[in-house]
Amino acid sequence: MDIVRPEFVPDASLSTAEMEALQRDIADVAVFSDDFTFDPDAVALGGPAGQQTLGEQGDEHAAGDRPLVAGVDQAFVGDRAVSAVVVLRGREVVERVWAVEPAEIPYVPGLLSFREGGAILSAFGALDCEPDVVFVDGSGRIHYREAGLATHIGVTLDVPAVGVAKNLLCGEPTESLDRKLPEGARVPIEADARVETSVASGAQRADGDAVDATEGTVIGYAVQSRQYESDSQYINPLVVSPGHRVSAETAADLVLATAAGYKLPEPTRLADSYADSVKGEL
DNA sequence: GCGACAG
DNA sequence: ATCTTGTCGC
Repeated sequence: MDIVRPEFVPDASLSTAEMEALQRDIADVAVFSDDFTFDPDAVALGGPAGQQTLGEQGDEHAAGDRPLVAGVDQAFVGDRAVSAVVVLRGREVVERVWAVEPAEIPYVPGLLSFREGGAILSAFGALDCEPDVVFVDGSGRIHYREAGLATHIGVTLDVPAVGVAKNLLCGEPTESLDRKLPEGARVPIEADARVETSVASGAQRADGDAVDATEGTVIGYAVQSRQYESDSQYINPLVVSPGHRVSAETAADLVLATAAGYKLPEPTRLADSYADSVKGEL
């Protein structure tokens, strides 16, 4: 698939200030509400893997109109990033591609896309199909400048994108996450003082300066995609946020719809293992 | 100086 | 993310 906004392609040679400025520009054009044509209810995986019969891939939907969901994840080999993309239609793998690019800068919280973005865009460049939505490992709107990895990738490719992270970068859950939440549960994550709201979506003062995040805005959800039966142990929730052209609610819906008995949604889980196997062959 | 922060 | 054995509990 093609890059739609080349001016946003991450450039690791920029200064920190320039990277942050680029992220603010990205946040200004990012869309954190539903803006897509596929049917989100048609994303749900069908029954148990391998138990589908022809003409019965999921309920009520012909194979042709089922949305394509892509997952992307990275593995590292020394200072090189391997990015792998896996595209699913229901449970069926439609396409897989990978790419390797040098990781030019170290990991810096808040600037992840400048480390991993190049490899991710190279991988998507090798992809023949056009996914309806992509799951990116990391944050989207849950970010200091509302422009996490999922937002950066989504806006640059202009594709609906969802951020799926294992840990919270910033923002405040409306209730404690240190307790056992039931499978399927979701807890809102609200913007706190660490989140700058973009001028486009936030308030502005009389002097024209952007005002800090409308604190309390729901910028994502902690999503319990899987949970143990027993009460002695529990699984931590995922942290899901809009990347681009998807609302926080729909982002959470999509992740739950593609969970298949594991903590990570299938597209992400398969991309993760694919990246690992590619890494092993290098 | 201290705290805190995806992958 | 990555380095890594065993180990506790499904």
